[in-house]
Amino acid sequence: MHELLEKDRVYAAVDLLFLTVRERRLYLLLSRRENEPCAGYAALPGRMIGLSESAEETAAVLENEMLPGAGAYMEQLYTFSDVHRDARGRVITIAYFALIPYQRLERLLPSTKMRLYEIDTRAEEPVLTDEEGKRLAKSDLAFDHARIIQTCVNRLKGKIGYTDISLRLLSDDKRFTMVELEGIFEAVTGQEADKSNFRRFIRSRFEDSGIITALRQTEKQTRGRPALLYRWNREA
Amino acid sequence: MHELLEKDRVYAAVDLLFLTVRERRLYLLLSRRENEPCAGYAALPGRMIGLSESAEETAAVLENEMLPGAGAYMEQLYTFSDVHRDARGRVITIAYFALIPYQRLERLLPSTKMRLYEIDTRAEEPVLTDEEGKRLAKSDLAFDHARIIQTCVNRLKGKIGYTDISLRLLSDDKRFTMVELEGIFEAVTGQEADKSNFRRFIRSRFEDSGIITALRQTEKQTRGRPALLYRWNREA
DNA sequence: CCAAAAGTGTTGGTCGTACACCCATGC
DNA sequence: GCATGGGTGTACGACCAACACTTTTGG
Repeated sequence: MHELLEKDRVYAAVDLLFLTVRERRLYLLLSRRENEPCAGYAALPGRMIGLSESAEETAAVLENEMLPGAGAYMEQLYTFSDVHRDARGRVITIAYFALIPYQRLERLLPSTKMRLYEIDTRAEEPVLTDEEGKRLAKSDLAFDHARIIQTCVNRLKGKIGYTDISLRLLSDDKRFTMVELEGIFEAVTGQEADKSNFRRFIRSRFEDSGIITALRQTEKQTRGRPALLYRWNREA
Repeated sequence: MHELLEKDRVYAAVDLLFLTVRERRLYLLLSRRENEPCAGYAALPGRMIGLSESAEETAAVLENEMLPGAGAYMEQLYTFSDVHRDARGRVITIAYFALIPYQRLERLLPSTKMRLYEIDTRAEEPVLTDEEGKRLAKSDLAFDHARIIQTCVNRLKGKIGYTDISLRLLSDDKRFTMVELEGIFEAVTGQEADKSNFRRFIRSRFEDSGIITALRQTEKQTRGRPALLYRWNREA
């Protein structure tokens, strides 16, 4: 089976970048394409836009299809429209990124065909590595997905400093520690931050405006000193 | 005459926001729609994406159709896909903004049907005014174009501080004065800057990195002290 | 009591803001 | 010579990076 596209018209699709952070590393979900074109290549999940749904709605449908119950935070990334980006025909794609806490994603992983790929964000161009530690070349990616991923990482690097996207990746729904949040920044920006400066930065951005609140509780009895907990007062 | 769209497919179009700055004010080019739907409403120029052109190419074709020789700097803004945004059928639009120096636009104005509308960027929501000083209500705009314009102004406000889009609006191709550039910032941000601080800001952004160079020349014999000229060393 | 992890404090430099001041020209 | 518009200088506070330090736990 193989989707047949008419040759004389333009199609519109949505591609999704499911992103998560685990232990100071950024991960992306890709599946192996089973059909031509690009059979065997790693690819972002995609879906044609239906007649009676907006691109945002298509993205939600696609999320539900690929990772039901993910409840990810989504944002439009960019629209890619190169004439020859899809060998099946003329397909324009509106890419969205979907941020999902790893804690939540973990439970959904067994029931999806997609696999986690680590994104090394330190270099100019992001480097993808599969679960066996094997590097994924750009030519192993279907269509123009390498370019889409690069655009996405750049966007995240740019926006993490002045938006709340970092909070959307926090594991627990309400409580978190500064070290966790720092790990998310580190994963996205690809460089480690100074503890003290990081806390000051977060406080001035989020605590002063009431977005997060310091709690009087500590948790996570591991080895060292227990970490203070913060609460994210999410509105939306 | 009236374009007929099939009911069972999704179309993709490009809408363009031609923007310019004249005397510390931001202006947008709109035309009056002659056909249904939204006949008589003010609208952004738009065009369906052809089979063998990318959205960027469609934008270039549209530019050439509406303002031949404009040579504007273009950038993708956002993609709008609400199901009912166009009464003719299902049309998704990829919006681009096109920045054009007023000096160049002036010569092209007589041969276009589009009209200049001032955008007051001081309020939360931009306020449009036509050449007679009459305010354009949001309901006077076709389709979802009010929303598109608002998105564009917000984007420009955000990007003017850390990109070179301000330079793309400078009148002469090579030389400019600080006062001119300051006027562009004022038009876009909607608030006036301190002269001294503005110069420092521009120097640290553009002069230190070699993007602009201070010349030893002065020009513009008007009334007061003649202004120093700078040169924009554009690469692309 | 030592290592490990979390959290705090200090300091020097840079940057943004507000404001006052000086310069070159036309009339 | 004075109004006009262009350009400069300074001073203060806020903020940022780097680094050293203290606190609280487990073993």
